[in-house]
Amino acid sequence: MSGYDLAKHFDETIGFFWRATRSQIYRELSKLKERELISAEEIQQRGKPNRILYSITEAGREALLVWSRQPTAPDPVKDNFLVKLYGLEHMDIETLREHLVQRMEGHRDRLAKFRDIAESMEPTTLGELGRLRGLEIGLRYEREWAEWCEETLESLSPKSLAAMDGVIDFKEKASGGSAK
Amino acid sequence: MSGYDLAKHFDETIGFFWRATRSQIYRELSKLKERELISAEEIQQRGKPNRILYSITEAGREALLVWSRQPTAPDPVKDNFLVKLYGLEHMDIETLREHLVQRMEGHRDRLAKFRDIAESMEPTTLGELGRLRGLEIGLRYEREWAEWCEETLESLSPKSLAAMDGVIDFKEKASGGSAK
DNA sequence: TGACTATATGTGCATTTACACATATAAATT
DNA sequence: AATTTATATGTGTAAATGCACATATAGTCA
Repeated sequence: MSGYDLAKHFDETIGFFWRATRSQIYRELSKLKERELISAEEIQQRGKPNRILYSITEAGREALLVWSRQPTAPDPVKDNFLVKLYGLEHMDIETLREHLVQRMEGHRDRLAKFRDIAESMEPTTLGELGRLRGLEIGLRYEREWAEWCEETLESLSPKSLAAMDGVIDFKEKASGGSAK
Repeated sequence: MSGYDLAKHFDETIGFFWRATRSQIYRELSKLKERELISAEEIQQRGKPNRILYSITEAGREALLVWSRQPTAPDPVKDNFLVKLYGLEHMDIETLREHLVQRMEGHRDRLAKFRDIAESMEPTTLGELGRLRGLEIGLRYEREWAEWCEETLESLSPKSLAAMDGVIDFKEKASGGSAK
């Protein structure tokens, strides 16, 4: 593929678990070329810059295999939203509830999308099997987040919070009202 | 807290969803101080460098509240392991199975740990409620990954793979044996 | 007609983050 | 007695990553 094609491919498929911008992809391709893990073929075009088609080399294939034998630590989760929860007493609860609703909807949308794709898959090769397994963890991820958002919204509902000690809801805080 | 304390705190508690090294924390503290979102107090010590105790300022508290009103996009997942699955036909399946077992064990350990902590919590304040909700998503995350590893191991078992078209298992590949 | 989108490459710059190193001492462990 | 761990601060440097910009043309849509 060309760098341009790769960028599109990232957005459409593996974007669920790996992102890359165009600038990054072009730079990576240069580096891989230099290390001779990929080869390049320039294709003449008019009106636009020439396409540069990259292919994996024998050395590249070998490097892939070697890499696959290296253990991979799970990337640490990094989530702003959880940081907000950690300091919940200093946050604007009202707004957080709105964000939770939006997030829940996003997760539900992606969940539905993943379910559709997964159901249409009938793997017959190793590659297809792997991609289905990848989709499956994405599906689980979205499902759990969506459910968690729902539960958390319930926990942060005015009704639930009313039962909690020393809680001053946002509206009272902002208006300077006399809260117990 | 001091930078040193913060680093320990990160490792012990919020490390589940946010990591930071010491060098990073010290640099961030300098920046926050410059923006007057935190204040510093130096405490004399002998034998070791003086401790620098940081406290949040009124401006810092305000900044937190403003930040909590900003929407936060879920950080994109980035996982080497899923990349390996995506290109499963080019990987060393044998090794991948071993890694899956190790990963499954890691997730199960953390799941048990999170369950213990969650069960001992009885939130009575907003802050505690938020931290319990954070733990809850961590718990779901570990549970799903552990289950997924188990399922995936089953999918990649020699028995399952035998039913698949055009699959040459690693041992045959490495020994150059005549596999159809 | 004018603006936007798609095609296709890339550079420049800033931020985030990690790893290694520098410094100094006391206590705990082997 | 020697080594490691804990305490406590930081710098230097590199890699990964994202955003904005530069360049050039053809087609699409309002």
